[in-house]
Amino acid sequence: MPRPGKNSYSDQKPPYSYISLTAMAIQSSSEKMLPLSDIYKFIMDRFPYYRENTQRWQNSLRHNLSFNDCFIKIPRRPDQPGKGSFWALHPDCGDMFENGSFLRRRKRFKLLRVEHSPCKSTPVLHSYHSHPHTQHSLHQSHHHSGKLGMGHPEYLGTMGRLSHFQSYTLSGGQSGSFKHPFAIESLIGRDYKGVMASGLPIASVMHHLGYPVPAQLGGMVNSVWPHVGMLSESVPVSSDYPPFSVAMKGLYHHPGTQSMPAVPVPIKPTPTLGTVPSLTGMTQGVTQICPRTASLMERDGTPLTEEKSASLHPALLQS
DNA sequence: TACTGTTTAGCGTTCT
DNA sequence: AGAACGCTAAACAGTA
Repeated sequence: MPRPGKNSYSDQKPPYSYISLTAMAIQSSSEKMLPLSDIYKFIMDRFPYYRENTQRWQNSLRHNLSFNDCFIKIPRRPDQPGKGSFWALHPDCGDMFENGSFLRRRKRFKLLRVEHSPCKSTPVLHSYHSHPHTQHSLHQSHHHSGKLGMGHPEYLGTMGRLSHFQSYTLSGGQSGSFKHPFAIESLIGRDYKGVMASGLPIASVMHHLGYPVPAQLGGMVNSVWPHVGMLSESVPVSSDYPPFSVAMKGLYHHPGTQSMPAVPVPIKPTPTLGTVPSLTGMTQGVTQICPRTASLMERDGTPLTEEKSASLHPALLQS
């Protein structure tokens, strides 16, 4: 192992999984979503290692995007020409790297799904006309099992039978009464007034998708998430890895509630990273879209009406 | 045609 | 030991 130092990692494989890297890229964007090509670009810009063998790692990355439920696909609007969709992080995947390792997740983020059909489709961020409060996760229990898309009749059918506004649940023994720390009711319950589940700058996404953004929402987002956009700033931390300044963890972290090392600790022995404090909580507090609001966003670009806006959770709109 | 997205498969590593 | 996770390869379909 080369001695950690200036540029010593420049062409070494970064100690981050593709999921981490993708999450970084998405997080780095002001809109919290990126097309595939921009994810590639982000990774190649910051990690010279990935400027080679592009076919190999890009294939892997695409596989990860499709396979992992923590990534959701956001279709382009008709007036947004371009290839492919936007990719964002799932509303409830902010806790994947709880142990601080960005090489291996503490637990895999999985949606709960009914397993019947081998077909799979990535959850797409648009309404499928289910009850707006019933967007839900269905269990999926096997690594390579089939999945049902949100648009699948069985998926919807199951959703329809679910109780009113249950939070997303994580599989792996945490379903049931488990409340994800970034679930909206958890946040509201802890007096995170105005903070969305995991904090996606929803006004930003809504704006991006071409929906009118309620002034209260925009203002709330700006005031609650002053760090939004920080990622694009270049804060010199290490010459080995570029910084990703997301201060989200700090917003949620309370002493004694979670243990998160100040510096990410790769499970696999890797050279000392030096100090990469800005990585702390990068994927922990990944900013997400509120499922409730996601369901309001129609695939066909139907404007978000005032009624729809008003039906957003009151906690999100109160000034 | 190149890119994007999905799926399957196999293997290695790490965790429980 | 088995499960879970991560990486890679590859085939294939859809699309700009």
